[in-house]
Amino acid sequence: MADTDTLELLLRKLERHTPLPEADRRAVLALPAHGRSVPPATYLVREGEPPTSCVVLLSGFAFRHKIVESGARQIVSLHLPGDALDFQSLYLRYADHNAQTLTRADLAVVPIAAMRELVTTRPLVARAVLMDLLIEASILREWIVNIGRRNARARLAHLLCEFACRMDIIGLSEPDGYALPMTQEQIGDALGLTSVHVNRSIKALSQEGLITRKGRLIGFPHIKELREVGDFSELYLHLDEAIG
Amino acid sequence: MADTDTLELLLRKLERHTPLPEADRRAVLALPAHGRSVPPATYLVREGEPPTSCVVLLSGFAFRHKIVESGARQIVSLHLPGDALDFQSLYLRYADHNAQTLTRADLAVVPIAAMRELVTTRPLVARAVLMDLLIEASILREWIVNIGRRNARARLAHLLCEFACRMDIIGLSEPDGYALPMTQEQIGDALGLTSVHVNRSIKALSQEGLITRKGRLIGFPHIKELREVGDFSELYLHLDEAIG
DNA sequence: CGCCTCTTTGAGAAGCTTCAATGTGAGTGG
DNA sequence: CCACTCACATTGAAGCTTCTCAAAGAGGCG
Repeated sequence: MADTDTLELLLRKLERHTPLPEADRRAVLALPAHGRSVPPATYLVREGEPPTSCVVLLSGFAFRHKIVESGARQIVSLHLPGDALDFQSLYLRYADHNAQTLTRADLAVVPIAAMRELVTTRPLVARAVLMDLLIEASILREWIVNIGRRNARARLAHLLCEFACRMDIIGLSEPDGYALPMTQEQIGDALGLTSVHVNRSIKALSQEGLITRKGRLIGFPHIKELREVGDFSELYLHLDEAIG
Repeated sequence: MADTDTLELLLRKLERHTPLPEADRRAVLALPAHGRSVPPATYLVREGEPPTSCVVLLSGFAFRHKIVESGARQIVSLHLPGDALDFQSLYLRYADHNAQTLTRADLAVVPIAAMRELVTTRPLVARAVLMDLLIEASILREWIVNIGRRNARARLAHLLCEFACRMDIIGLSEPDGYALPMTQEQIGDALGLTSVHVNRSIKALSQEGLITRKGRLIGFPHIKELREVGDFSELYLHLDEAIG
């Protein structure tokens, strides 16, 4: 994996909402990143530790999570290729959560100092980072709503719809669905449910004909109905919001 | 309420983690804000509408929430005096949630354009805003964990501890506790519970001697035990993190 | 004093969890 | 190439937390 073109993906993400001037684009691409390939379940951030670098997911999937006193785990966010995992740690002294890969992944690792410098000297890049954070916060809010006020069936449908949308944005969705890179236990940890109940909820959706399954490949024959079941509206993803 | 000194509180918040140079401080205080006093339950932001201004809470309490299809409400965050409610809307075209006052409140209303200008031209202010957003995101993550993986008793204890900490930071906590500015229904909406079950959980904590109550005044005779019950650690609030 | 909102309590039902066991498929070494 | 293994998925039964519905008590404000 070449070190330079790895950052193309980061640039694409930052420019999702407004293009950057040429000088800023060059500055982003000139970040001193190095590539790294890691296996599934690799820790990228550990709760309580000082952050050392900004990680950008080039391929593969990742998630953030926290462990409660009882030992239970709650997944608090999912990350797709192109996501920058650690704007979080740009200005905070200690990580407040863990981050781990879900699958094998290729990473671009940028030293924090370089990222700070970039953000400090280039207001438009700072703005793009800020927008990214605002959208991430919006997704966190929707997850609170999902877990707090929807039943298992709706939660699951909502998660599937969100993932479909996000895969679509980055061009990773197949015409008929996608491969969800999570075990049922991980899905449960993301939804505040047990894996057993996730299994039953999947079965229910499947029997209703709302989803189809071949291994981890999930199809959506009636996406409209599924969105209704999940009370899903993609407004919170702020997909097409170029700013004035 | 004088228009100029209203912004002192915002400045104090921005400077919580690192002091700003004199020029930046003056720029913040020179924001074209106007004061406004509103009654409880006043809407400050409505989901789906374009944001019009940045609101800073000078006194009183507020919350953000979303309504699901069934009509249930989920509160996704609480806000105390000094909180800026609308960095969220700085760069997003549509609000993805509602914001409403909990109590009577005094607000400083800053036009979005002025706030954008400030953030664009002053990197250190931008950094302070970014830090504020990072901490808010951290709180959102902890709420997901709280709702997803703790039982009613622990959730309630956690909320009470968080509120205690945050009141403390801004100097609003009495030696023996505080007045929680929420009805039991609102507490339920914040915790993903029903008001009935909140009532029973409060009663339980009270009978165990972990909290005392006089109306809405809540006391904490055994704060250490309460923190254990709520699995509470204030790390996620990033209280004392000056940055290098 | 009376009204209105908020709190409190009870009883039954529902949803989700827990525990435990069995089924399944992909990868591995003999 | 097959048996073995290991992680993951699936199923059943029982129990517990939380919800729902409903009604009665309490407190503050005009």
